[in-house]
Amino acid sequence: MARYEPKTAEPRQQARWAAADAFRTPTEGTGRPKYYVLEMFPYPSGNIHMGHARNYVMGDVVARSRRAQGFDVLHPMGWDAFGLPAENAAIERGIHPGDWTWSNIAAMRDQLKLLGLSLDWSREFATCDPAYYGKQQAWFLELFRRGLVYRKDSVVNWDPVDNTVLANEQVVDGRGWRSGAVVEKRKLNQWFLRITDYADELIEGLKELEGRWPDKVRLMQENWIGRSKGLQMTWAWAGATPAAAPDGLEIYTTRPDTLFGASFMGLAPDHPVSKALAEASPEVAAFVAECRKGGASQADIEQAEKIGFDTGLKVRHPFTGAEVPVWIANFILSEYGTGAIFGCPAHDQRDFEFASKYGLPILPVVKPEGAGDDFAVQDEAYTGPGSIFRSDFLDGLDIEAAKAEAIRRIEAAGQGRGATIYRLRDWGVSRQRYWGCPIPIIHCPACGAVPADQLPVELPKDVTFDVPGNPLDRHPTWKHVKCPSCHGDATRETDTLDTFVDSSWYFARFADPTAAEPISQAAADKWLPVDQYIGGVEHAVLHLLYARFVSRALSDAGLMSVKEPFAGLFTQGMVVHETYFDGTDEVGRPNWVEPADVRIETIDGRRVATRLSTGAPLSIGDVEKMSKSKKNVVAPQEIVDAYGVDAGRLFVLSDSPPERDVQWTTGGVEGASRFVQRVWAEVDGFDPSVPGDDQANASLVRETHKAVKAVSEGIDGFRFNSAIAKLYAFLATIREHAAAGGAAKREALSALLRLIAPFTPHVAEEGWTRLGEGGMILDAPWPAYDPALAADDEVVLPIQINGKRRGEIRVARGLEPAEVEAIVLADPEVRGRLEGLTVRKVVVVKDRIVNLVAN
RNA sequence: GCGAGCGUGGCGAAACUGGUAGACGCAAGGGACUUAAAAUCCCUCGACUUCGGUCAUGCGGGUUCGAUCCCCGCCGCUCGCACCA
Repeated sequence: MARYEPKTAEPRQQARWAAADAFRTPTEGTGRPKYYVLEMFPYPSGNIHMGHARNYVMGDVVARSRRAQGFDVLHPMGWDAFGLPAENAAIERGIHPGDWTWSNIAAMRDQLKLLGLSLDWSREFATCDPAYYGKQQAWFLELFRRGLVYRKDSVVNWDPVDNTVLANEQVVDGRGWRSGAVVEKRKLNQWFLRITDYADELIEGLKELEGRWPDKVRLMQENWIGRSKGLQMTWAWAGATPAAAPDGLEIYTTRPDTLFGASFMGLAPDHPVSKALAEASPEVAAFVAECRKGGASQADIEQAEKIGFDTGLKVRHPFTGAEVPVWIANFILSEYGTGAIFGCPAHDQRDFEFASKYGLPILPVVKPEGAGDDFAVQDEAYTGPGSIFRSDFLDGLDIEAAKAEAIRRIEAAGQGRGATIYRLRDWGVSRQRYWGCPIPIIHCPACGAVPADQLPVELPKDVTFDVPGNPLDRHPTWKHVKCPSCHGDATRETDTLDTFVDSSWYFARFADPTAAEPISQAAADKWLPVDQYIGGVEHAVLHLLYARFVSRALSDAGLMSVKEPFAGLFTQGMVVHETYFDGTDEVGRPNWVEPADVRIETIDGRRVATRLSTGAPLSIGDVEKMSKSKKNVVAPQEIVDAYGVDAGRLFVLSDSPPERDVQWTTGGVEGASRFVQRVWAEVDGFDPSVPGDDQANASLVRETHKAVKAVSEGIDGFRFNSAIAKLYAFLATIREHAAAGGAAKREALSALLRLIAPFTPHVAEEGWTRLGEGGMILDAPWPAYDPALAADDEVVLPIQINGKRRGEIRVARGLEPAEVEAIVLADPEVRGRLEGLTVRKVVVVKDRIVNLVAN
């Protein structure tokens, strides 16, 4: 009997699939239902790591099992190819970002192909290809015409050394991540997409996704959008009226029920009134400057003490007519609401701290149930439920009723209105970068911002990175064009689009990557939405929210017709690995050692690591996400060489539930490899001429149906680890049925191969051929099971006495509780156990358990 | 601080709706085969035990005939948001 050789078998099967063009998406008139499975496409960094591999293998399991179940499957792959690393490579190594990117794509494509994924490579594209980004420019302009794209000044993180804008993630402790320069806040004219127009829809749409998206992701999006309902109102000035707010002071609150508890007004330091006061008064200016100090990092904000400055201004309370002082306070955000609040210290913790510090009145107006009219807040604000008191016409109402009544009164008086506001800001898409999609706008001194008339607006290739800043901006000719409208001299926009724009619609382009229009209506109608989307939870908000927004915006623009692009979402866990290090360097950083150079032994029950190359003893570090810096990376190629890709595919899914991280271990992948070998050995050793024993055959048939049921349910429910455990157990069962043979055994092996095919497609194909089945297992239908055969005729019921297991009894499945009770009570062993006791109650759960309560 | 999730053997984990806790894998120990090793196969593997059992799913309570699962209160870890009025 020959050992299974993945090294020869895997390339052989991959060549067969390629020769048959087996993964090309079926197109016209097959009459089968469609299924679109997509994994978040990769950034072409140059290498596929096991984390990528796990992600794509999950998708492949879904794609292959759906295909077998009779779906037409779309399973494409592409490249999220614009972005900063390419420019950094250009700066560091003098390579053009495009050359760097395309060579990485070529390398990664080769690595991906090792994995034996059922991908339709004919649909592959990269976002840095003008054929793709030109279409993106087309829909961008359509949104521009529809008013969903606009320009405004906005404050950005500016790196004065690299002369560029940095994303928030690129600012570390207030310094640029590359230059180390202290980041400045600078106002720049930037392009924005009006995502806030869709805030409500984006929240409402989340409801439809219940059950098919993780609750966690839906909640994160909801919190990110941050809708709150409240009252926006204007307080009239009492006395002096500042020129910056002649009509009064506009504030926003979600607690209009506590208006009678107002004891001060708070302005953000950036509020127009604060700014005007600062210009007039050095004292105010000094205070505002103080507020801005240290405000950069989040830890600072958390620690910052509340400080305030009494402006001397006063406003008049809308209900009581009392004068309320106006303060500038550091804890008020200028970007949220109107940048001004009314302070109710009794019922807001921040206001409470502020009022306590500055001796402002603390006036309780909500009392908890049971409290009297002398209710007072002591150490902290009271934010719980209760009824309103000391509030005139609101007295006795609960909080919600009081909110409604207060809003009604303010609206009736023409002093404000109920308002819904959002935490979500419009999406700033301008990047002062070369390696991105050019924003297809031409600036004309006469006509303003005009859509480019020739698409695609291509990136010029002749650029240099020897000086900091945006190469597009200093290119000698590229930006100088004629205005498409008046034909006068004009200049191109030199900003490029945020790469999140590129990934916000690629799934729709896959429906027909060659379409003349950005999205082929016919193809998109057929394939969208994506039935199963799979990717890391790190994209829970940004990418997944942007894609939902763009789908809506493009639908409203008539460019596609699916508003909710991802019907199902699965967020998978990472591949992590133990770390090893050989002492530390002079500043105490570990000297990391690659796993390939490490041998692990168990000595006296302890795991001991030794460095293979030097024989030096090593320290074992934490289990962490695979990363180059910690050197705990395992390349797919190593696994393919050592165990074959099937073993690797199986292991990354077998050891943990897919949503959780999986720890890569050599022992684990060896176990998976052993399973692959056993599968082959069992199939290879099958002799169809041996009929087998009737009883064993009948039992094996039942076991086969049980296994088909369990594995099918495991795959459909995304419980791949459990499905694989059942497969291991099923193989063991087949081996235990050594007396079985003939059709029963053939059926068992056939089912086994078809069930493992999504996970380990190569050995499945090899086995399929060895079994003598015709064609490819790829085209074989998913095994069906008979529910009657998937359950045993008899069940073993545990017998509990007072909740403790005291025996068991074998009865026919489906036997009625009354009959079970009679059998149990007549059982001699049970009677012995019950000696001297009186049975008070008998609980029988059909086919499950018997519990006797006795004393 | 707010929100969410998770705590089960030496380790990764099962137990899908309250019904035999620990499937499956790894590690470990023992054995068979072998001149030997590798590979393979078989057995053992939560703790304690007077071998009848008893105790065990982070800790303390509760509901229930019965709780890993439901409820209340703690402790710990992970993730997200973070002065959002």
